[in-house]
Amino acid sequence: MLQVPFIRENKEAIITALKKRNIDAQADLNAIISIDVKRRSTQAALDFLRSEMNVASKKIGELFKSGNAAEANELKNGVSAQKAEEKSLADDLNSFNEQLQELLYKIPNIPNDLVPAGSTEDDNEEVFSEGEVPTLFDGALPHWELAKKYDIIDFELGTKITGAGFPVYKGKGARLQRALINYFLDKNTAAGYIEHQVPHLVNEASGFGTGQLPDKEGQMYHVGIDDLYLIPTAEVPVTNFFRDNLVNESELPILCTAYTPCFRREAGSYGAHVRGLNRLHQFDKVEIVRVEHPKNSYAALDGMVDHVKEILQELKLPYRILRLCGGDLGFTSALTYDFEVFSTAQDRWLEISSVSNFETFQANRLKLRFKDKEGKKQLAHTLNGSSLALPRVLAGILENYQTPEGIKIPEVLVPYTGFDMID
RNA sequence: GGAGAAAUGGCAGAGUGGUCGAAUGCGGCAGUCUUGAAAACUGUUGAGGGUCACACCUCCGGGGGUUCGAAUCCCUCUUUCUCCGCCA
Repeated sequence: MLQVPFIRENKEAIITALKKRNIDAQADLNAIISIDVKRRSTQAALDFLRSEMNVASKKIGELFKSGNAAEANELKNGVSAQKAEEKSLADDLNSFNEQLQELLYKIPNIPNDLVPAGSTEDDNEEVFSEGEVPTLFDGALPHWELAKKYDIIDFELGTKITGAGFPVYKGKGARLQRALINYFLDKNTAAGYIEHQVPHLVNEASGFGTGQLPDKEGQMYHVGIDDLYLIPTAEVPVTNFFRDNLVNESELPILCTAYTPCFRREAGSYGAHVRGLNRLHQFDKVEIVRVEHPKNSYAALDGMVDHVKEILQELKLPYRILRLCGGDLGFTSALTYDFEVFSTAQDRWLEISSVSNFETFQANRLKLRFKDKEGKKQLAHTLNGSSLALPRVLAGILENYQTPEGIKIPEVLVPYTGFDMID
C-alpha cells in the first residue's frame, strides 16, 4: 500500500511508473487525493468541535463542584445539542477513511526502474543462466512417468484421499523431499537466517498485512468455521511476525527462514502445464524473509539472489534467472527475480523461486517501522524469496539426473538421503 | 466444552465517573562523576492524526452503549490465567 503523502507529492511519477504494469492509475490517484483533502478538512472540523465540547465538559465539572448547578445545566444542554453534529462529522470521517482505504488497496506497488516494460511472461528479461542442459538418452521420461516407474510419488492415491494436486510421496521419494528440506534449511541458517516453525493457518489480519487480502481470497483455502486461511506461502505468517512493530534500527536486518507446506487453490489452471508436479494445491517450500533498512534493501535482494544461485549450483541443475516485466510482476512487489530450472524431458522452464523486494509496500500495511538514529520513525523494507519450492526442484532432479539405470542423487544431497540412486 | 478471574505505556504495576495519556519501579536515551566502565545522581522517555511550527483531536485488548464528561459503569467479542472435563 502506498502512502497518501507520497501520492500527493509524486502523482505524475506514479502514473508513469504504473504504466509499466499496463495500468492507468490516474483516476484512482485523483480520487485518493481529493478524498484525502475532504478527509483532512472533516477531521479538522471534528477536532475543533470536540475541543469545544471537552472544554465545556471540564467547566461543567467545576461548576457542579462549586455548587453552581444552574449554570452547569445550561452548559450541559449546550453540549448535548452539539452531539448530533459530532456524530455526523464522525460518520463522514469514517466514510472518507473507508473510501480512501478501498482505493489504496487497489493501487499496486511501484515497479523499480530496472523492471522492463511488458505484459506477459514472454517479456521477462533473462539476466543470468548457468548449468548445462544434459542430453537425455533415448527413452528418457518426464518426471511423472519416472515417479510411477520407481514408485516414489503416487498421484492417484492423493486424488483418492483428497483430490487432484495433492500427491503422496513414497519411499525414496519421501526421503528425497525430506533431504531437500533439511538441505535448504541448513543452507539458509548457515547464511544467517533464523529457522522458525510457524502456524499453517493465519487470520484475516495477516492476509491483509502481506497483501493476499483483499482481492485474492480465491487463491487461498478458507476455513469458514474458524475464519482462518491456509497459508499459500510461509511469507504470510513470517512477515506478519512484524506487524505493528516498531523496532530499533540496530535490530536490522532481521533474517528468517521457515519450511512450510503451501496451499493454493489455483482456480482456473488446467492442461498439460499442471501435469505431475508442475502445479499442485499443496506443496512444500522453504522460504527466506528479510526486514531491511531502506538503504540496504537492494543490496539484500542481490544477496538473496546470490544465495539461491549457490544452492542451484550445488545441486548442479540447469537454471536461469529472469527479471520480471511489469505485466508479470506481483501486486506487492517492486522488483522480482524468478529462478527457473530446466525440465529436460518436458523441454520447458519451471519456476522454482521468486525473490522480491517489496520496499515499504507491505511495511505500510503491516505498520512495520524502525526508529532511526535521530529517533524518527520510518517504514522498513520487506523482502522474501523461496529457497526453494520443492516439487519443481524434485521434477528437475528426476528428469535431469535420470540414467537408464535409475535416478542419480545430486552429490550434495547424498549425506541427507543416505542413498545415491533411485532404482 | 463447563465454572471463575483478568487484559493499562518496552516490561512490571497503581488508578473504580471530571483536575488521568495515566502514579511508581525497571528498562531505554542524554548528562554529571570516572583514565574508561560499573555504581550513584540529574534530566528525559508511548502511539496515531493534524499543523510551517504550535494549538488541537484520538487511543488504557477489539467493537458497541450510558453520560455534559469513561481507563473507571453496561453489553458483546477476543485473548490470557485458575479449576473441572476431554485429548496427541
